[in-house]
Amino acid sequence: MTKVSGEVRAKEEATSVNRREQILEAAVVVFAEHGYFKATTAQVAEKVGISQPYIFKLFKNKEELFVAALDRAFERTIRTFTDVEASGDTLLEESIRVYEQMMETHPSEIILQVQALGIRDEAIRSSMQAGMNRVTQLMENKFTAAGIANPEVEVSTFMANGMLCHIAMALEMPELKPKHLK
Amino acid sequence: MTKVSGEVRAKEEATSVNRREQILEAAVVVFAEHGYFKATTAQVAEKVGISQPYIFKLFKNKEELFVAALDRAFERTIRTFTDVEASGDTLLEESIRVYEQMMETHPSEIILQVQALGIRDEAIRSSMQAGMNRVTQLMENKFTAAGIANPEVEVSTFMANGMLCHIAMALEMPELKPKHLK
DNA sequence: TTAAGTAGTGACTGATCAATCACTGTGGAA
DNA sequence: TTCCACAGTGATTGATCAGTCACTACTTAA
Repeated sequence: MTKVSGEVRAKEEATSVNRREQILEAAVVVFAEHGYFKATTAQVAEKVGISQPYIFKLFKNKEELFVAALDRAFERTIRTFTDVEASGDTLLEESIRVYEQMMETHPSEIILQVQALGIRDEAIRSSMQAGMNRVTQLMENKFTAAGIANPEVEVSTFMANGMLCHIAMALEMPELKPKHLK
Repeated sequence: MTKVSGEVRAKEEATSVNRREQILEAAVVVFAEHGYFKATTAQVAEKVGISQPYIFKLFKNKEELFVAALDRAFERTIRTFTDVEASGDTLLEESIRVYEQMMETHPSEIILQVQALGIRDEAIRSSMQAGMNRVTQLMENKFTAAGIANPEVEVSTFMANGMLCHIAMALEMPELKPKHLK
């Protein structure tokens, strides 16, 4: 009856911590695909292979589930940029490289961030603000440490192009992607 | 009973064309404030001072209403930039100026565009794609006509900063606004 | 005066879903 | 052997809303 269409991966010990992780992984994908309001907790549950009510044993409500998924996306973003080791004259291009890599390996998490831009919900907006702040701060620290001139301006431009890139992806408009100078 | 809180303006002749306009004006604000899915057609109706069912006499459904509101936002954007007359060395700053002006005078239309970025709905996405394309094309034409070097790159940067600015507004993060070089 | 178009409404419904509740099954520890 | 914590589910519901329907009231033109 139920399609069991896109269920996920192999057996791990069924602790609630694992379940939480599995649910989050599924939630990122489902939310990215359908959007926060159209996505249902039943779709997430089906993807994990559990019942819909069980989600509410591990997350207070749908909003909290989304926020957790969004935080996850930002955590990866932060980790990705943190891991870049490069000197002043390669830091920017290296950062762009790992970012583009992340777009390919984890597109749903990018989409999720774009979704969150438009959602008028206090908890979600707070999480989004925190995420954007963390990324900006991190890059400013890295740019500064690498001795790049005008780090504020450079980071701002980096963020602007990054967001345009996100948008190009969400809208499926590759022609919108930033035209890297040179 | 009903609050009649934010009803709108004075009597015009009650033709359906006027009503359409009034509904769109209200819709832009209501959608911007609550988001596409949380906003209700009843809220839009209340703001106009008509009954909820009447909206469906003038718009096929909620989606069509949103698309019409979004198109309206893009029309103003296009008009705003079209009206800029400036030479090669002032075109960019002048464009930024009118854009910032529009952010102050019509914030809801900016917010609406940000909302639309994340909505997974074919009609809305198409409208969004068309809008972004029109703006990009227009600016490329203007930059080229003004004899600006590397118009593609310049427009891309302009769009990137513009979108970051939109985002800063939607997230209420003024500190995120582009740091204009110089 | 009537007929027809236009502007508009009150009352309702069908569908959807987040969230709750009351429950089952199971593996260990005491 | 019992008891209890943990993992999990089926059934249901309460609220919300887009959209429909059957209707009223006004105006104009023949």
